[in-house]
Amino acid sequence: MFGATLLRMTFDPAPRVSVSDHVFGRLRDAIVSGRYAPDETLPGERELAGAFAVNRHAVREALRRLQQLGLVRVSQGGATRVLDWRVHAGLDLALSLARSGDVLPVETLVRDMLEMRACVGIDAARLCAERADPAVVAALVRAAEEYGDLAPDLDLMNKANIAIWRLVVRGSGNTAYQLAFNSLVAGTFAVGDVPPDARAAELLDVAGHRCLAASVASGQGAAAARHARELLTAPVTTPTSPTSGREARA
Amino acid sequence: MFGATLLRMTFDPAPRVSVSDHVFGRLRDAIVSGRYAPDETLPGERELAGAFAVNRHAVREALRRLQQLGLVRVSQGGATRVLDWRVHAGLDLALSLARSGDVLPVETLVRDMLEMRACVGIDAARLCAERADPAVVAALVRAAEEYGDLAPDLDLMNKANIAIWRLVVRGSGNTAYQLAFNSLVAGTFAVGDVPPDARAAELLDVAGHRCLAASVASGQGAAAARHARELLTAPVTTPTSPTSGREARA
DNA sequence: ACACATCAACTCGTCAACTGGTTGTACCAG
DNA sequence: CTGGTACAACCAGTTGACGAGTTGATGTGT
Repeated sequence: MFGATLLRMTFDPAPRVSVSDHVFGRLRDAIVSGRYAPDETLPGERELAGAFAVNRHAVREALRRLQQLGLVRVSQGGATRVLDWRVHAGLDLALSLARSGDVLPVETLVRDMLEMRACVGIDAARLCAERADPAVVAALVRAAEEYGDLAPDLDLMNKANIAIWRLVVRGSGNTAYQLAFNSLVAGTFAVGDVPPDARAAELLDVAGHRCLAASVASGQGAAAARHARELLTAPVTTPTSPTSGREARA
Repeated sequence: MFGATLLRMTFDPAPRVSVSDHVFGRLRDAIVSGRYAPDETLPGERELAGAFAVNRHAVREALRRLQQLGLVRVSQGGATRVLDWRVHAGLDLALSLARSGDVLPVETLVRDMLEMRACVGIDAARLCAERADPAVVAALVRAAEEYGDLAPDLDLMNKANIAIWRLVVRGSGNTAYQLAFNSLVAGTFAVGDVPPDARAAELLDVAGHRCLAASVASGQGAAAARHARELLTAPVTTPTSPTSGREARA
């Protein structure tokens, strides 16, 4: 353990970013930050390659990724146009945004992702309780029971918490929820440590997770949704302004 | 209208798929369908290039996109390993899945996306009503008023409907909701026409959309959420099997 | 003066062959 | 069994070239 701490504190994991990753990140930030307005034409591949001092193929790989992300639209013969990411980009952009922030206020992004986590988690808990797969439910109950054993270590609890919610989302049988959950988890991981205090309160609520699992196991969707709401809305309502309604808990 | 129908029925939208797109789609389907199990090693780039009879760069571009989608993890020197897309893939995969279905039951995927649309839309309506930007609210009210003018044409109404909800999501001020909404819209568009009847009932409910806009304009989050729920939950509860619990509505 | 076909100069799309850095494995001396 | 080396396989990146498509200007006929 001493060695691990020493290593983690002393040495970086090596800044090994590939060339195309570099180009991709720069262009993404430039587009999202608005330095390239929507409908504007990006420089040609050769020009970009010259500007970044890299090969054209590296630029092409970066452009392909930007295209898949919904940030640009390349067309053979024509110029590559910048798209409005607020309209064409998918949820995966959030991860990419969080990973190298600065371009968007990180606090707001984290709040948004926590809000979405609550929204999806609550409904997933309800669905999981209703159309439950026995195996998943059993795994969920077991995970919830073993959850308290990690009591003091917030890092471990966070991992276990993600595992629990992953089971819930899987149990919901909704692929879209599952994929969105992955995006959110990756995003919050990329952004580093989110609001520590509020999340800590949520993570340490071992009883709440047990109640959630029990509700799911007994097939009571409404109760599962209620418990999920109590767990998930705390981090989003506590640190932010008191605008969001507290009516649901009354 | 005759010409449009003729064109749509007669000619394909041009099978202009680039080589890298082809490789990408094939590999994606192979991975998602399970022909490549998680943790399995994909063939090398040269081997794949040989198998597809294309250049290695085309394979590289495809692999880059797969990596960004969270389907594989390539590492220099080592082999490219297949990841479990249920764990590592983001919501954008849903679009990619819907675009070339067959690999996953389309009905289920559509149901899932409609469910998620309802879940996100309801909360977005609530947030939009609470933290409203006057300009967006004004645009929303205007859009809702002009919505009924397109009464008979379901295609136009669908477009206008998307515009309305886009305003709602934008008004919510939640970037994650916005991005997820984009993913869902693109996915439902890609899958072609989703359950026509249920969606038609929703689309033709002009009064419901006006009520939603009015609730948002008056800043009543709960009412906006209720109207959004009435609009969005109809398509998901009506056409599916009666397995989903009806307790919540009782 | 206007409409239209033609063409040249871009752009992206694809390909071939090459060099270099990284990983994993097999092998061998101690 | 340990530690080091040698080698093969792989990914990463580069160079150079050609084909395919788009765009805008040019020239021509009406």
